[in-house]
Amino acid sequence: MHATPAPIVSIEDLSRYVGQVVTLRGWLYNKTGKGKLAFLQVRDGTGICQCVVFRPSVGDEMFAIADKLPQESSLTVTGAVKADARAPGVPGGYELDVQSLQVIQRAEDYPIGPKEHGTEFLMDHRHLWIRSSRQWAVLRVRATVMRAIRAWLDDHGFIEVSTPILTPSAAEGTTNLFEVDYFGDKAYLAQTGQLYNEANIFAFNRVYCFGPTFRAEKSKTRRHLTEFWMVEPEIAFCDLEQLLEIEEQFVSHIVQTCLRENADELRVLGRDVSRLQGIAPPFPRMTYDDAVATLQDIHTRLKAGETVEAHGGVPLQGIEDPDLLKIEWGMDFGSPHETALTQLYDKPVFVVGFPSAVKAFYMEPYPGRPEVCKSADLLAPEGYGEIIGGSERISSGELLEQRIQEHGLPMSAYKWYVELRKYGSVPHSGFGLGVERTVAWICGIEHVREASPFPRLLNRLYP
RNA sequence: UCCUCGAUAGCUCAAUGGUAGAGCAACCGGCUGUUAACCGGUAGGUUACAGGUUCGAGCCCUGUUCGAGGAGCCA
Repeated sequence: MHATPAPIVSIEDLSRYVGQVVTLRGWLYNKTGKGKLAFLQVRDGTGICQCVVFRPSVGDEMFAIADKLPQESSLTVTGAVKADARAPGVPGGYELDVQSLQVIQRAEDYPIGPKEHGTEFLMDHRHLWIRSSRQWAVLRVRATVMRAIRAWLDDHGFIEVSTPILTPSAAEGTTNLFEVDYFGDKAYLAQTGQLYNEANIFAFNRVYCFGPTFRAEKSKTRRHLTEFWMVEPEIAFCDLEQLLEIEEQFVSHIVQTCLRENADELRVLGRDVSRLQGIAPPFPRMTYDDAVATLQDIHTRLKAGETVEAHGGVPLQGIEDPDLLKIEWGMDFGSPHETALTQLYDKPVFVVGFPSAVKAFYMEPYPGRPEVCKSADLLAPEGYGEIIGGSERISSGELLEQRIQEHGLPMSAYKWYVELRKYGSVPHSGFGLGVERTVAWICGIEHVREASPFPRLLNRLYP
């Protein structure tokens, strides 16, 4: 009679198999040992489990194999699941009392050790770095964010309608677009799906597009990628006030879903989840006018050598040079301005009503105050910057044509877009949320490059 | 494009202008509860590249390349 083979299980499910003999398939993440004991940390993609190899239990030969196995070797390991508070791992608390193990491939000279490494080295080895527990955790959170985005929109009457990535020349400056050859013509990688979204709402009402967007900007900061993912909902019969309510519900749902489903990942990242638990509607709203006045006040006080208190009474952080906060009405915010403003609140903050001159041509002006438009940026807390840009769109065909002319844009390229206002125009609004910045904020990581599996940056196209 | 900083062992970093070193990783040995284990040992170098100053340069000077952080840019 043959013994029943041990079931192959995932590390995330180990708690259901305490006392049973199971098989894990995975890779050796790290190991340590003490004489006749070898502690193998095995990861299988769903978690990390400590597998304890005891020489008298497995015999000298198998023990020697386990004891000499290099990091990232692939293996299957069979043993009894034991609950033990000492067991490290993700989720941890359970370990395997090894009865046998089989090496699938010995990995020689794995370059990423359990020590510190520099950014360039890690980015050159991004294809391997994603195996490390912190990167693994971030990308698991990213997957949750993307799932939460779709789930909330799908549950609130939106349908996903894809917009093109290859687009004709449309905007005035093509310097920030990636140009591609399109059978002898020039085409550009999309930096937004919004204009197409506006066509789609007249067919489907609430829509969203969700995919990669491309910006050929020579930005070298912790907040910029040249390829990033953006979700852009667009809503018919919706004004700016209604839009902000949708945005705060949407963002809160994303954050709360991550807290609920990624507690282990956020623990691996050492994230202070108390900074996220209170993320719920309503978010504070601040007009652009007030924001400028606030920034001018902060600038004056910092120049006078005063300490400016941020939320929670702690001093304002990260302002190297107070003069970077200089601003006058009419100027767009730079990142130092956003950094200062967001520290005043413990939630994301809306800045509403930017000058029309610094925003896109299609934003609806305020009645009686045409120099200001119905636009709102949502700035994430803790200095993570703008995660949403949104606005109510111009619904009048005449005004839209006027704006296109004022911006020196080619009317022919926008013929179809203006035509949308001819056949049943309605008030409508929409916004775009950047996935990587949102993930970086939720995870509490320094740089958006870690929020993308294979990030593309100014000087980074490999691997 | 601009500003600041950096490049030394596979990795992370030290080294008054005077013999290039440590920790980790690798390899050998020891240990029955390790958590980035610990202890002992071995091996590991065109100091990014090119030129210059000097009796002598990892160190000082000039240029180049690459990288990091920030600014600008980011309808």
